[in-house]
Amino acid sequence: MAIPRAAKTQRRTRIQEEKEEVILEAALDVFSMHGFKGATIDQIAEVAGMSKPNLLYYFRTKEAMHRALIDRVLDTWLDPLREFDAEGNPEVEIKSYIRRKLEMARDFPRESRLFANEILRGAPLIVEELDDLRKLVDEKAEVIRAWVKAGKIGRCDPYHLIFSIWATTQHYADFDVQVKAVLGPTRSGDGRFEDAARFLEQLYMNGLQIRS
Amino acid sequence: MAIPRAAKTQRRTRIQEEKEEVILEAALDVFSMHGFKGATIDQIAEVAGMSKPNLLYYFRTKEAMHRALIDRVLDTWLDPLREFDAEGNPEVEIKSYIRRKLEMARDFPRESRLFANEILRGAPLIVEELDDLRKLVDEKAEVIRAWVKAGKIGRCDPYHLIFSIWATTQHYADFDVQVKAVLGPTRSGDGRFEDAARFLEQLYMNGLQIRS
DNA sequence: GGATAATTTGACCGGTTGGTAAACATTACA
DNA sequence: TGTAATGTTTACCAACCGGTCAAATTATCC
Repeated sequence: MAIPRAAKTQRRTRIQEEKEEVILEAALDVFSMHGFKGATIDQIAEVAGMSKPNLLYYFRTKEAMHRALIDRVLDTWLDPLREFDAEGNPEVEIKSYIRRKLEMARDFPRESRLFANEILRGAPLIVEELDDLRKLVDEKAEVIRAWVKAGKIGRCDPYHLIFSIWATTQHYADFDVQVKAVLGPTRSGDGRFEDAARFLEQLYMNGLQIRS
Repeated sequence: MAIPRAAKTQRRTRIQEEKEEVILEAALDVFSMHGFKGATIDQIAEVAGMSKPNLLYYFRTKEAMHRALIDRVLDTWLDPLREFDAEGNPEVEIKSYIRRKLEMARDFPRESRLFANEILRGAPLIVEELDDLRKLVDEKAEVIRAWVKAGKIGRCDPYHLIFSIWATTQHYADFDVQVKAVLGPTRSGDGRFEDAARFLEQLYMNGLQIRS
């Protein structure tokens, strides 16, 4: 009897929902740590607590797993930027953007590393998504430019402003080991995110000449 | 006839010097792009223009190549921070630190990515080096703290200041594809490093309340 | 030029890895 | 409850990959 692949069926079973969830969770663990090529299906299977062929019943190839993960992650990854509101005032908007990005670095470091891995590799399979990203950033850059023109913040290049916020916040997820190694066991507890938030808010408020 | 491994001989031949150079150059290409596990000896051999056993004549294992690369890169990678001078004044020191780090991101992006790959993977084989790093950063953090106490720069956490400079500058090497994708082909020429430098200098001068 | 050491390569090996085949087990549903 | 669809596993394969071996080639030095 021909066995219909889970991926092909139109309706998704309860079991499919559950197992795909478990698999993606395990895959996130392994992919974010070892990168695409470094990760093995066996590893993912072990973390997921099921056999390798069983994984391949839900995702036909290793690449399909990776793709599914990337799609899911990218979607939520840009949410903080989407919320960046033109109507709001710069102080609140920028502060809360930094906060949200730092929270994501703290709460979803694996997602951040998965993304970083992908970009490091030259982003072979997210070219279209990068195009969406460009449009979104263009849009938000306009907002920032408007703030500059209105004299609400100092003159600055909006693109490099956004880059710098991405870099400084994601740094705490992607370079976690380095940060911990430098801060030492004493200062690298959960408090380091508070310290980072305080520093960055101050840096950007003064740096962009935003009066609080 | 027992063939002495190149790595074992005390004296290094002219050929050894040359070939090891060619190999490390190729290895940097491949490792920085695909990560340690993603890179294959065959790939490196092809880029280096020699046969796989020939590579393994100079470096006994893939890991030996990687180790040699890391050692070489790490040494020069921290030079800009070492030059950070306590005697100098904050404006000059911080500005030129940013400049140097940006230049390295521009001129040695592969080295930056190699390092990023290593950290992302949990820095399995540079634990000792991370300890040296910590000492160096501790030292420089003292310098910054002294500047703060002397009222030369605004109050701030010196560690997170250093992290933020690392993050913002290395971002242009590690996330190059993303930066290019966002800026588009028009604005992503060589000029983007000048734009970045201008933005960052302004951000840090104002952000740290350094009067120019 | 010849002996010796250094260098290079084609053929090969064992282990790993992505993926498959097919039998077996379980669930959904009439 | 029976049965067809769905889910799971064991055994396996072919390709790949890190590394070895021995033979061939080239450089070095007297």
